[in-house]
Amino acid sequence: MDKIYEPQKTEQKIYRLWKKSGYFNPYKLPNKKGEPFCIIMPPPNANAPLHIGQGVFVTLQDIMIRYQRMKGKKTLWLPGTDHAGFETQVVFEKKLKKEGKSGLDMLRDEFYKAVWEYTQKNRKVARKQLEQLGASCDWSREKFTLDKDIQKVVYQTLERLWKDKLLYRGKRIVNYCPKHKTAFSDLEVKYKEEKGKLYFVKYKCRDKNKSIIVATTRPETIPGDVAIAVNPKDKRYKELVGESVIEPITKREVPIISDEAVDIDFGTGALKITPAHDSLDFEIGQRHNLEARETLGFDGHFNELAGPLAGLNIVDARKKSVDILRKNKALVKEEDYTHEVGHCYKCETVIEPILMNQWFVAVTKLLPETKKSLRDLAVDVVKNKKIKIIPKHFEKVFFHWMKNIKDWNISRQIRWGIPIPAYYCDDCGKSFIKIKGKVSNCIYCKSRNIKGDPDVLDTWFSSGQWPFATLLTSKNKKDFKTFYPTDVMETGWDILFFWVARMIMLGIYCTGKIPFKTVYLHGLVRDKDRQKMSKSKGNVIDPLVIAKIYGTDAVRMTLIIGNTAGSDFIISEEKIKGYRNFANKIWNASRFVLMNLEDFDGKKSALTAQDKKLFKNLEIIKKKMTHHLDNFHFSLAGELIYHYFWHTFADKIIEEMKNRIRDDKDKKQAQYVLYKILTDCLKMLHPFMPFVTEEIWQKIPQYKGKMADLLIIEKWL
RNA sequence: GGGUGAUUAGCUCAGUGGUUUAGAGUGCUUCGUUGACAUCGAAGAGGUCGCUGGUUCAAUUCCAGCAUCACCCACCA
Repeated sequence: MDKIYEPQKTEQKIYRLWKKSGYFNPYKLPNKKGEPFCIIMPPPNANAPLHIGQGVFVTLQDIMIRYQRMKGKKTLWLPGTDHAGFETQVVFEKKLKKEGKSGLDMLRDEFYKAVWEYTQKNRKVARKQLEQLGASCDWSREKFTLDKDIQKVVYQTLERLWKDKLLYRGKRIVNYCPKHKTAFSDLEVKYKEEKGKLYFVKYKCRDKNKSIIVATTRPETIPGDVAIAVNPKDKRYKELVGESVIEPITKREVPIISDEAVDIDFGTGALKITPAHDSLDFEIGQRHNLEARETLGFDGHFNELAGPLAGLNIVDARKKSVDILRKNKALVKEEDYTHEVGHCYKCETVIEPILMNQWFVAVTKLLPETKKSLRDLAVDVVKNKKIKIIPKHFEKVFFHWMKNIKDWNISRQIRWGIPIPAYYCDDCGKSFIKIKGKVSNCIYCKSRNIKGDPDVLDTWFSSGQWPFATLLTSKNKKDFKTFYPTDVMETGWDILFFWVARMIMLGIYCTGKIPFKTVYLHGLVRDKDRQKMSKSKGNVIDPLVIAKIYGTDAVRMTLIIGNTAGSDFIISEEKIKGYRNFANKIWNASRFVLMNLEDFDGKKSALTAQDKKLFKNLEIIKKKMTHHLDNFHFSLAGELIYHYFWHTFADKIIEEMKNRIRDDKDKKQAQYVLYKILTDCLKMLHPFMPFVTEEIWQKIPQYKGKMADLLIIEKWL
């Protein structure tokens, strides 16, 4: 054995050894009667290499899988990658731009094909990275969210939602990014504080003596006004309700109405109603049967309905509208005003609430048979503990979000993703979902004047079905029955709503069962300035680069110790060095033991009272380790074994045994003690540091079939 | 506006269902090159566990309030 542990020499070799053994496949494990244990890997996006933060999920899940495998369970860790619709399209467009090209110059099919190839390349990279990190997942079951069979499952769900009337196409106010020219769900909007102005605008009544003053931050939407609303309890305006006023930019007459939703205390207590450009206004408009004047086009420019603002973009239109109001003496005053404005989470462009035809999942609508909504289904299972969220306080966050949830917009005006198998009819204006067979007539009016829907699905709609879609489409027909519901869903807290909540809703809806029993939310790795790692910020650390220098085992320990569920943490190169030293310590302590085991027969010999004490203590450590791992305390478990191995086994026990091993009388005893404690330590360390432990395991003399050929399947303690 | 979390050694963080000297890594100080390891060993310095109250025989830990920071959610135009 070398004097210093060199991970570069062993890691690839060891991974190949594992792969060759077939033990990543649950049905190839020696224990045929083991209980199933399954984790579906959160599929990394197939648009970029993994970063160090993703090393956290790989390590945590691998620890759980390796631990359960050693406990004799039939363990399946199912890997996959996500096509990541919008995200990937953005990344790919950026790449094209660098090459001086643009996706707009490409035909739809051509573009799709190019992105397809791009993602396939990235999938290979991700796979290699996962292997390098030691992920003991079953590659024979690897999946991609765009696999034909997965898409089929997604379409079945869509059809089912359609039949249950939980899916509808409707013209609603949606979050629209004028730059990316697509709508988003509520989650993709990021609110940021922005300084603006609150404009007080006077609307004159027919009868020139009377007027009403309205406060608005968006004077450019005045041509879209169809009413002025006041609260029915507001005494100031009692007389005015029912009157009409002249809107001061395009000079149309609009009524003054009353509606409960208006806040008496804000501004002047009078609200201009622009149903096509604000969600509250849209609601009020619906209640009062008002027209929605769509003055803003999807290109982010105003149209002819906006009168003098026609042709302008939002910023220019705002300036011009203020000018016009000033000229007309309709602008009473301006106030500085800070408020939260929605931005596109990708490009920071201000999100426009705009009226569009989109596909929605009615998450709060009750199903006729159960009288429960998708939301109810999800809330119930968390409430009655069928699904446990770790850390617990995220359950509160979950409930809070679920309470405020609204219909989920699942259509995107992008090109990369799963197409929505829908048609809309030009004659009757209705839409319908149809996944099988040719469609040549409208199902409502029989018109032949129908078009396919050009939109694609929100990527979370397909990944929301991942746990059952992957198992249902597995090559092995038994998989779904055996492994569903899965055991643990391990992911970052940042996608609790995006992903976990949707998996719970869709999982129960589609299969009648929960998709997983435990949700473990890990903390996110941040850089020294506590920023989230992202490619655009340029602060990503490549786990492979760092693993090449210090070894994968060291990187894994760094990512686990000090990382508790739900709270973020910072890593440093110093920390990695510390665990590299630990790997070397394991190596050298083992080297010492092995050097002194040459004439050892593996047999237990009579123990001294002191030895018994050592073993008693070891038993306590083992119990604690098992307890920590069973309770998802990975950091504590890692720290415990680290400390025991280094400061008890290496520093104390080995030092004591050095004397006894030189004394022929005591030699056998000492050998036994060292051998036994070392092998138990290797087992306990293996889920955390699989490479160095397996490498050493391969060098330990085998005593009559008592031990497994590979540590990966050695019995846990 | 609503909510959640954090505040513990110079730094990065654990931990405590309430009870002797509160932990780790890293950093720092002193000593040590006897064949497992200098990616090492031995010894050591370093914390009124954010503030103020309450419950208690006993609180860093439970409760309330406050302060600061971070994050999430939200249709006050």
